[in-house]
Amino acid sequence: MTLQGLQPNAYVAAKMVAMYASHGDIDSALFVFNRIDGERSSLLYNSILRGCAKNGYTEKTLEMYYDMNSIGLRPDNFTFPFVLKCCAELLRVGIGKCVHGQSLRVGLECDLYVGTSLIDMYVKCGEILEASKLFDEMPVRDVSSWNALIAGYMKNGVVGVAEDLFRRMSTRNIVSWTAMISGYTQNGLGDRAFDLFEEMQREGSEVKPNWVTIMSLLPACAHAAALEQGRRIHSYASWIGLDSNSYVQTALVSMYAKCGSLVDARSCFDRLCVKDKGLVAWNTMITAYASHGLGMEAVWTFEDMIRFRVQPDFISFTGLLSGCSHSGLVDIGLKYFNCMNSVYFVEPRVEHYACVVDLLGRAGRLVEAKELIDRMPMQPGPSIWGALLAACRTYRNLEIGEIAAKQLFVLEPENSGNYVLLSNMYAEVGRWEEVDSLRVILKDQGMKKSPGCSWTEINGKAHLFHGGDTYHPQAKEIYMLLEDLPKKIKAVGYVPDTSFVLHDVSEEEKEHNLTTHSEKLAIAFGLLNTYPGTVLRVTKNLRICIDCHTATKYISRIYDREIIVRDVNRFHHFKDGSCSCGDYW
DNA sequence: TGTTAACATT
Repeated sequence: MTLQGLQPNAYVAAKMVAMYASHGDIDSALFVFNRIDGERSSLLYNSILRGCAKNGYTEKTLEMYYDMNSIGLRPDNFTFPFVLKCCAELLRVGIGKCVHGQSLRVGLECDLYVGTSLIDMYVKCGEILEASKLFDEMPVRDVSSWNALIAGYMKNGVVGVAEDLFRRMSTRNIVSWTAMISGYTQNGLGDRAFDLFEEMQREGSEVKPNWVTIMSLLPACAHAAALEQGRRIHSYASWIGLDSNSYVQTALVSMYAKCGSLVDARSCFDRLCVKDKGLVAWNTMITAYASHGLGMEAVWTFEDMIRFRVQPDFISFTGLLSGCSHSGLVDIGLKYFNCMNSVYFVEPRVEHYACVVDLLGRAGRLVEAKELIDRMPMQPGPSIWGALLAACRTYRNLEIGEIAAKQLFVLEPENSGNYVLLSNMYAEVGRWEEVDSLRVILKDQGMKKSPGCSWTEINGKAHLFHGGDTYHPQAKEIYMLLEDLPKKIKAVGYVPDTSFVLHDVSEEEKEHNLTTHSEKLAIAFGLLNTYPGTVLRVTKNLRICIDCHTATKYISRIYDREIIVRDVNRFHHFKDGSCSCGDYW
């Protein structure tokens, strides 16, 4: 239907605006709205506000709200929730407070919907105290009001108060449970999220988990690298009929990739039908390959995405370029970087420069990397200098390394890792005075290396290890295995690399330090507790150290095991004495 | 003649 020349009467116009707005066709709704002659009712404004607010036209919503006020129309109980939602989305608490004032003037502050929307607005703008005060003063509350406040406390990290509210509420619906579960996940309390999920199912009431509930649990699986747990959630999701939910399937791709199973990630990706394979799904798959060091697969996936006519964004390029850098695909990475703007219309951001610095740095092209930094159109941040410093450490280039380190000391003085790196570099060339002065800085500022820890999941239960700890019930067996290990792997060519140990101790002691690194403890535990041939999956909170990397290659050979280690940056697949990263990470 | 709460990709 063409709208040209149409001069609708008020009633027809209102119908049309409502129809277009409810279908998300805001441009047509606005077109009709703007052509209306004569008076516009609150109803009409409410329809258009609803459409704008629901479809992401947040600024427009506020604009229409001003319009409405300027022509003397009174906003009503339907108006405020739409407007407040937009204030929350834009984090414009100042405007939100004006709207709040307006609602007081028209005597609607006691309205249930307005009150709940106000709570939500304050919560999302970080003013939890204001939200809590409103909640206490509300004459009528419903389950949504409680839910808004609970989510608010969770978002602000006040888990205890959220729990208290949750236990005190008389009726809980699925949103209440999901708010708690996702709150736990967001606050790094994955275990409690799973416990609550189970409790919810035990209650066996009419509360049924939905796709949002599943989406709140999957990041907890991914974070803990809990593959078994993730599979359980996946089959549960299938059971409740979510196989065709593209959001859930995409989140599953990400979860499987982060839990180390690319095969499962890919099969979830392949199950998505063409129309559901949106930007997010493609980005997730590209990033998955990149983090596993499969640079060529990342490139192919990117090319598939282009063939399917999906427009890439800056995340696609972050994935693509980091994939190239993790695999040493220097020329391919540079090719994409150089044409991302001209061919794909994506402006390079600082994270893309960081990838390319990393790309050049890992290939030992340090001078080029430094030149690129000098030519950057934006301020180089810690990610840029950090990539350069790490490359200088690998290629033992003290001259450029000092430049990078000095920048980092200014940009992130609290990050002890930078001092340690530079100190290691000085130590290597015997410049002990500099080593000492850096050590003094570290001590004076009370900085500690964040303690390394690794964990592995056996039969659905996670086992956590810190370097050198003996708390695990099987510690004795683990240490017995590790005691023998150096001999065994030295026989097939292993040479301990102690150059990353900062402490001023004897070589023998350094070697012992190495044998009790957390990742080795976790691997030993895995070897002891799984059948021969089982794939071991270990997650580490820091980067895997070079000696553990070397040792794990030998372990994979002599024990004939595939070992997948997720470190803070990427995945390493060890098999038959070599690693998927090609020693390039 | 319609309104509120929980949500994934770097």
